[in-house]
Amino acid sequence: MASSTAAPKAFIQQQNLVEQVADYLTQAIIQQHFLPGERLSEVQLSRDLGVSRAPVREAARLLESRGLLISKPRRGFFVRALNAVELEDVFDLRLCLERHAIQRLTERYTPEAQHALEQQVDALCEAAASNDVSRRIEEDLQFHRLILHYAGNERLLRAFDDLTHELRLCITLITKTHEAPDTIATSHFQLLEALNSGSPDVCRGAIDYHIGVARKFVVKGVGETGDSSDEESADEDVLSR
Amino acid sequence: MASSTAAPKAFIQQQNLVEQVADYLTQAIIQQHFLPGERLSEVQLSRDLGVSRAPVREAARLLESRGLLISKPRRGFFVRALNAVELEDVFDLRLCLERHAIQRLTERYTPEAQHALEQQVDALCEAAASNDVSRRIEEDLQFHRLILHYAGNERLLRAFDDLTHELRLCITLITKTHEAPDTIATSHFQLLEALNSGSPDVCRGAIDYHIGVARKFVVKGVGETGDSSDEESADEDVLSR
DNA sequence: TGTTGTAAAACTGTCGACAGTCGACAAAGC
DNA sequence: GCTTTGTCGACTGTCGACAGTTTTACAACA
Repeated sequence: MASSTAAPKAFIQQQNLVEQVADYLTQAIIQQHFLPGERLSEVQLSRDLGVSRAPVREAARLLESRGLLISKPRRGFFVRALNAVELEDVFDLRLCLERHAIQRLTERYTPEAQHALEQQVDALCEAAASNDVSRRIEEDLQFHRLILHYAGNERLLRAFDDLTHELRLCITLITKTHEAPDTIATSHFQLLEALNSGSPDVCRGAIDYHIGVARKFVVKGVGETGDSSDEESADEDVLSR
Repeated sequence: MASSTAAPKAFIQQQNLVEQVADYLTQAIIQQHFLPGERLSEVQLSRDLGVSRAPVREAARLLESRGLLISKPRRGFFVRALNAVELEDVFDLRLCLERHAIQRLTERYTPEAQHALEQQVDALCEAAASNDVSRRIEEDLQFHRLILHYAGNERLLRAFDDLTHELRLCITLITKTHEAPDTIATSHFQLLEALNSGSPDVCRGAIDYHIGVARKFVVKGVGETGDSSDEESADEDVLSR
């Protein structure tokens, strides 16, 4: 869907408007058609999408719960702008979840799981070889999602999915920086090997390293692009600095 | 709600129907005025509460994102019914989050945090001595929330808060079972001692034990009351079963 | 008596409209 | 010139209504 910012008119025709609007907004935010901190006008959106304001509002609330939007009473919805601290927090939580997941996975590592993960690494390598950055990101996330999935805790997976939305938000901020395909490959093969070893300690070390690299990569990227929260200060950041 | 984050709360918060409806629904669900699996009629609710359907729908979506309600297209919203497996998952995720939090807390344990936690244990003991079960639960949750809070990761805290909603859902299911006040006290003092020791390993052991006890307690309770998920349908979970 | 088809009822998804509120801008006061 | 106050426009919060769908009630039939 190469909808430019121009006129997405008649974009939406089927039912389930809320979800479609949510998808549209998600894509638009990730692809930076809406910039961080920008305000979304309900009226404008509903006009552009050809729907009424009700589904737009409900979709916006959905995205708010996913951390993509922030609502200010009587002011409307704003695209969330992650600052450096929040970014660190996201990666810290990701580490928390994935550590736990891979720990559980060692206890129930089936051939099926192994096969699925290996296949996913293949898909990831293929995507990395191509130039489709967003596809690479998705395959990468999907690999990690599989780890969470086979960890056998639905709620844990949901927490990861919730986090993933924010992860996309900051990952795509720095799509310019590009990892080498072979780096990506080896990086994930190491995780597979760790799982095959069956050792929880090895797995933990591997995931710590893996996420640590990703974190540095993204944090550095954001530092370069310099989001620098334009918003005035005094948000609800507790006792920071 | 305890202050904790010390937000400069607005003086007048009369408006915002959505939040009020959400609070009402949350309380009603927790107090089992609506039973698990029961369907909520938007029209009926809006009539009862004297508001239109729009804020009711938005509030319901909010609760859906919190895991208290489940929406089925063209069918409406239903009160979530946790089965035994989901309950185990909730406690497993809780363990995951609190382990990580207490680990972080050992690295930044300030006198302020210590003081706050000690005060909260006092409040908890006081609540336990009284007969107000729901207050005891809230003080207990608040103690754990403080651990997450002082762990210094806002996103981690949010994940915990999200989980807490579901936690309340199942905890209040078994309010009949009643822990002895002294048990509660010692159980939490142990956590304080572990934190004072400064040893991550000791803390981890303490939190593992603590949550393990709570888990057994609740799971046993649910087993007794026997929620017995009536629903049994194929969801769209990825390639699981 | 049990089953099936049909029609009414109830409900959700969506829409357009109205009223109160917020921010911007201009005019008035120091 | 800078601050304060009043007005205007735009927007959100909320409402009642309509259309399509699902559920339920009921009657006809085997």
